[in-house]
Amino acid sequence: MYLDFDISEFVNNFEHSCTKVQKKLFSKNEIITSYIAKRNQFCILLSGNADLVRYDLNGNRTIVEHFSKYDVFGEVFYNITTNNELLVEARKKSEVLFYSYDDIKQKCRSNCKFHQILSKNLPELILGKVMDLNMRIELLTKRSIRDKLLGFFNLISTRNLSKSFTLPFSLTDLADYLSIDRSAMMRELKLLKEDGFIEKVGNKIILLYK
Amino acid sequence: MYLDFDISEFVNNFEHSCTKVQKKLFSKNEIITSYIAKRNQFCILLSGNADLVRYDLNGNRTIVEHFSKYDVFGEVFYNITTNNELLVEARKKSEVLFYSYDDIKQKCRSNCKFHQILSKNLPELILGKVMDLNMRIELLTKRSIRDKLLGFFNLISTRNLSKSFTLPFSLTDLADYLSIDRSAMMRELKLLKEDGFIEKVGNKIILLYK
DNA sequence: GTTTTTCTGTTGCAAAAGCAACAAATTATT
DNA sequence: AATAATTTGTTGCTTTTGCAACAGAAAAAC
Repeated sequence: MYLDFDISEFVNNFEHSCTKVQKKLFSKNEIITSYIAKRNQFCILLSGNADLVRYDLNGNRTIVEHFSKYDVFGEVFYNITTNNELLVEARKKSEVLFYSYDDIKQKCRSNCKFHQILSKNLPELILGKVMDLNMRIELLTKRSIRDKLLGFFNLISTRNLSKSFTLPFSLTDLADYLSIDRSAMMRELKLLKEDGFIEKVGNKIILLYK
Repeated sequence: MYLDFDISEFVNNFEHSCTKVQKKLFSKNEIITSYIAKRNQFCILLSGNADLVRYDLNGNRTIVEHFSKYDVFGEVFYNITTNNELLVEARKKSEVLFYSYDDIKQKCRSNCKFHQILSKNLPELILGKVMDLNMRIELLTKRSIRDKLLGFFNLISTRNLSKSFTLPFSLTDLADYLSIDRSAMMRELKLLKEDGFIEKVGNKIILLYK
């Protein structure tokens, strides 16, 4: 299933139609927001890339989610019980639209076009997120580093309609995204090459199977 | 944040107001549904318990999600690209409401009360699901069996407002839910006892920290 | 264009997790 | 109530993963 709602068109036409909506620009490595309980912030990434990141007590960094153009994020999606801080960090220069989920629910007191349309298409938008998260869970529940890597490669390959692709982020980040040790991952990548599953030149991968 | 929509009240008052909605009863271990691309089924569990389960090629079983009363599930939430079959299995005698997501979007051609109300509250409902999934990802990204167990115990403990609780499913299922080997998990539970983190009598756990 | 920082690639060793197999306990089934 | 099936609990051994440390390559900053 794909989404009917064309978020790019929506944003271009209506981002200025409500004064409550804020647009901000972030440079690389800037913190876009940190998740705070009960604030109900709802964000759309307009350009660039960003990661939702968690640091645990052992110094491990986990990329909880990776956002590209028109992905939505914010604390509305989180039941923040955890003690760990959740940060959204810009990976490169990024533009972000900020607004409050409560305004969408109430269709904004001024009843502006922006919140009206968003409100109408909210289910589709959130449903898209659910599907992303389910995909992520599918990856994380794989039992070995090899299966996680192959699962991730399949995903990218399907999305790009090609068996050959450049990784959407660095290998260091990939390890943090799959929640595994980087050096163990590098070792497994080498084995995948030796076993003839993939070719790899730097961050470019070619799938050799099926 | 909590959800405004009281799904139990809704179901009790309106489940009969649309002929397109089907209610079915399942006995323990019966397969409630299997996820099939493009069918857009949307289900509510009215009573009992059920698991969304995936079996991989190595014979590993993964409990992708665990459903209790009033949880929603169905293939609407899935972008089914994977070759692995996804099954929803009843854990005990369970009642399930079936309908199509398309009927909710179109508010059902007969414009019945059921689909009207559901349509209105859909964002809240799906948002609840997003939060569940994010919680699940938080667990799965923990790096060790110990952290996964403690994370899970915290969750149950917070939900039940008590440091002492009975596990919501068997230890065998818990391992499949955390995506870890059962015997390795049992070993870690023993160590958690020895290290004074928990007390454990059968499937009852008491948290001893904080 | 040089320096600094980050990222990639590699390895030996240690620790954690998985596998297999089995007995005892518990729960279902007849 | 007896039997069958499943779950719990345990352990020795193997494999996988993580950790630490470092050199070279690449990218970013100055």
